[in-house]
Amino acid sequence: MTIRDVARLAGVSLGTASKALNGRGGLRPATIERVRQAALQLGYQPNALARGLLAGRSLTVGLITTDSFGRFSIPVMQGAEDALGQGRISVFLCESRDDRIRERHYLSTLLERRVDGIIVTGRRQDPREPIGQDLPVPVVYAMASSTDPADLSLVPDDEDGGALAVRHLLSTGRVSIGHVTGPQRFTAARLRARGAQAALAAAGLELAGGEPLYGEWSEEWGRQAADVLLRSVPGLDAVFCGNDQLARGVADAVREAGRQVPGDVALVGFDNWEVIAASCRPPLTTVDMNLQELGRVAGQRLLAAIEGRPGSGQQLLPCSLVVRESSRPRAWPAAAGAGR
Amino acid sequence: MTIRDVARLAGVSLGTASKALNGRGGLRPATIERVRQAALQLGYQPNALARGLLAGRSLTVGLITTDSFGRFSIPVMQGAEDALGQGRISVFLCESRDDRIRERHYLSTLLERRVDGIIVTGRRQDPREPIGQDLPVPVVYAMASSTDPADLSLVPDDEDGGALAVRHLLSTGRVSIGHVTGPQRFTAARLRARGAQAALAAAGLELAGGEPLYGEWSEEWGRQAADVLLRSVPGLDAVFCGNDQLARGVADAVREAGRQVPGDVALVGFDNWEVIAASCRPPLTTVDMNLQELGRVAGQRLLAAIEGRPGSGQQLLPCSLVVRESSRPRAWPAAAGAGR
DNA sequence: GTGAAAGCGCTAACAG
DNA sequence: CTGTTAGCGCTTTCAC
Repeated sequence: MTIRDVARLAGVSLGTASKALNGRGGLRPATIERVRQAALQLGYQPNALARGLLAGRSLTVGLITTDSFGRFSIPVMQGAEDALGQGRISVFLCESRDDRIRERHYLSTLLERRVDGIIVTGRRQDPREPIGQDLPVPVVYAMASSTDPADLSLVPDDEDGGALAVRHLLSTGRVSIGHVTGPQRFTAARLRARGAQAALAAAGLELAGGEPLYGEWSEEWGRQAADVLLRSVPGLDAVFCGNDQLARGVADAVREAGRQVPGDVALVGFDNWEVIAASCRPPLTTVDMNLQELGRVAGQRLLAAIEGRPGSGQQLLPCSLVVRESSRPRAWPAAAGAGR
Repeated sequence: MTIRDVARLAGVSLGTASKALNGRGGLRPATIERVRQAALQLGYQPNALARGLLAGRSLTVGLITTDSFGRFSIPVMQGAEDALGQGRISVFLCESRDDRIRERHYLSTLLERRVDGIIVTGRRQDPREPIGQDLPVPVVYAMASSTDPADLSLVPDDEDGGALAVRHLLSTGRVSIGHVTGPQRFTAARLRARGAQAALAAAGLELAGGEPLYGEWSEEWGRQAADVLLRSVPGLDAVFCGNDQLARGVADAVREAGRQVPGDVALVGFDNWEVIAASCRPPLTTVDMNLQELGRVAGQRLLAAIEGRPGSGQQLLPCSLVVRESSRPRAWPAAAGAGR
């Protein structure tokens, strides 16, 4: 099933068939229609390999990810597809399992397949070694960043996300706000904390307890840290958490300590991981990194680079706040059916 | 950068270079080495498009999924890659967002790209319309199944999974076992329930409460259903849940009702969704669908089909049990540090 | 307006 | 042993 068969059936030459199907060259409408019909009748599908070979473009990109759960890379990929799919570009997904050998293998496979570009994505945004040197195709790092400043890296603006969370809590009248987060070695943890502290400072306040409580990204640590805060900060009326799991842990511990969320203590998480945030009691207000939008931008930037307009440096993309029950202002009437 | 350049640098003809790099035809070792060196020096990478065009095989497969979270499709893809990657096959990932239009679009794009085969995967295993008729390449449904019995569908053996869970509970001495699960319209929910009931019947028992409690796949329903069970079944000593979120809900409700898990009530979930099961209090015993293995089998079956040995019908793959705290036999000493 | 021919990069068949 | 040639399916000049 090639264009030759279509041409034969339509009674035209191979070249004419090509022109008819691609709308090039001035053909008689009748001819075009005849070829179209023939193609339809045969169920003709152009061979993208042959096309790519000739064009030197495969209309294909590679997505290399180290995020084995897909928690971050899937939304990024969806966004990228939105941007790329318009141009009918397909995506090779390569999950490197945090293994440099495997990653290199994927890279060379992608290059052999003549992808037009590569998006590198991950689970954390801490700068990582560039995926390769002097590659023949452009690379964009999304929800990951390269140590090479000549590379283009797109990451969420964690610092602003932290500020967003705290400003929201302040706006609902909270004044004694603690911060529970993950390991300090994570850039994201430090940035979120810094943003939170900056927002507090702007209001003439400090973090309840003085310092962020760095620990693990787990519910367990959320519970422990909540106990610490409740014990050491008598007037505690809010906690901003470095991710949603922590926030769930905090919510449970607060409730089990006999205090109300959000009545006594308001809560804001980070990530907007639906399955966690929505089933938290009460449903969790949280910062959304807009990963899909980030992916979309990555796709656009990659397209631009492919077309000869490369970018570079680290670019921050805005986070946004998703407000749910856990940060309802105290003044509000209790909503029916919230919690148990 | 083509094989022509390599040949020129090595001072041989194009054909010779090809043979040297592919180890075909009896060439003098010295020649082979010379060509190898030249290729290395130039950083030559064969053009997979040209190869595929000639060979009629692209060494590429498509993975069409309706699982937007990647919860099920990512493990399946990892497994498939294991099976396919050995043959250096790459995977186009297409996320159809449950949209038939989009799916059809992806299908035709994949066919244009001359993929050698397609894996269809999803979020649920209820039979779905075949992805297309008389496709030129083999298709395998994995964690999804086709209504056409001529198609090959691979799904977890949910019924056996349910039985596994209940037999485990029975083996730890539980005798009054309730079942909380998702909507009855889900095949998976019905099968898991049936397996559980069969295992109970084999022991001369019945489900506590008589019937499975069908509802939603949410923690909220888990909590509600637990309350119902606790109230209506005085001697309740175990609950098998249709997924891990339900089990978490049940765990919370049981604890909040003043009973111990697993001391008073043992719990088994389904899915082994780490983020849920591991942060449950206590950590959750659960049925694992071995999705990665399922993906591996899908990859193997697809390879077989590509090589002319197609399969058909629905094949069930075994589930396994991951034992954690929530089903610890009552006789055991309490483990230190478990729960709060 | 349409057809014929060249060539994208590669492999395989056939000469030498 | 190595070189030459044809052709995978397609688009794109350039003739007619």
